Amino acid sequence: MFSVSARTQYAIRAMVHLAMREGHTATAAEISAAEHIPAKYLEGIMSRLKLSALVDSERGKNGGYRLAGRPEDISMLAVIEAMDGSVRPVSCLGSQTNCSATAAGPSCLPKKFWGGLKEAIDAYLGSKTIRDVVEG
Amino acid sequence: MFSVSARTQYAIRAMVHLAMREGHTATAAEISAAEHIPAKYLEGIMSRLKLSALVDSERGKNGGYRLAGRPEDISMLAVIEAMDGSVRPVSCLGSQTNCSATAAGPSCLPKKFWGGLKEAIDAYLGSKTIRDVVEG
DNA sequence: ATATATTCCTACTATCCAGATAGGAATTAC
DNA sequence: GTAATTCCTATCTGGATAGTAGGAATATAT
Ligand code: FES
Ligand code: FES
Repeated sequence: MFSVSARTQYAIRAMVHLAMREGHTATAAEISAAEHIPAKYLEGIMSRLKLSALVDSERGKNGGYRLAGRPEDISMLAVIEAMDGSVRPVSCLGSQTNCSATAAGPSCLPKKFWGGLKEAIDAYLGSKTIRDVVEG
Repeated sequence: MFSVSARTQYAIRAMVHLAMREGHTATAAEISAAEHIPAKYLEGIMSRLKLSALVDSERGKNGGYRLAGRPEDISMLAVIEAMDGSVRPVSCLGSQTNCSATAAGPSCLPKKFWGGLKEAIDAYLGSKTIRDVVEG
């Protein structure tokens, strides 16, 4: 239950790898080899991280990736959201529609419960940074 | 991200329905109609709830289901675990093996981070009961 | 006894999506 | 101009989730 996608785990390992480079670029191929992540799959991951402005990239020879900020300024929530979107236990949270099979309308009982879960998860993930993970 | 299975949502609605019956039995067919849950699918759900001792059942004519305890004594964590097992963001938690693609061995950096997430989720889900959901 | 209502059990199907792969286009350093 | 690299688009595949089908076991009412 609540298992995390391989993509997210890969992304975190990649970010940790970049953090330990302290500003120096690392190529996708290098990260792939060091962290045992399928090379072509990792390319897509790095692309998403770039899109969310969590990493900077340089193309061409001697190119590569580096963190877009200090490790202590990049929250784990940001990394995870870059992969799989925001935390949303049920689809009705953050949108006007109700969960498909629920006829309950605006007074659906479990809705607050799920909202509380989202807040608890966001609070934890938002409080942790890449640096916290690197330091163990 | 972290979306909950339809099965779990169904199970919670079924438990809430039973809670509002205050000890009187309700048949699966009744719950199915009231909560808009596919009848045959709900049977399997009730079976799991029974297996985890969250509901009692009576077979035959005039049979049905009732809560196995007071609503305030049944945690949401128990209901959710009955459906989809325990909260385990990464597969290495609670078992000796490492996550498939991770070569890191015992010193895997993200492991503590995921453990903390599990604790945060368990703490929230464990603190809420069926009664809390019924009362909104 | 028999009919009826119910839980309980096993198996099957369909659909969706995460994970992964393939091939190449654009860009930059030397 | 060549090699190294990011970037883009398309496609395949296995396994999980959601749902269906059919009936066996069990209890009640009449
Ligand atoms: S409508 Fe989303 S939980 Fe009820
Ligand atoms: S081995 Fe499970 S998170 Fe690293």
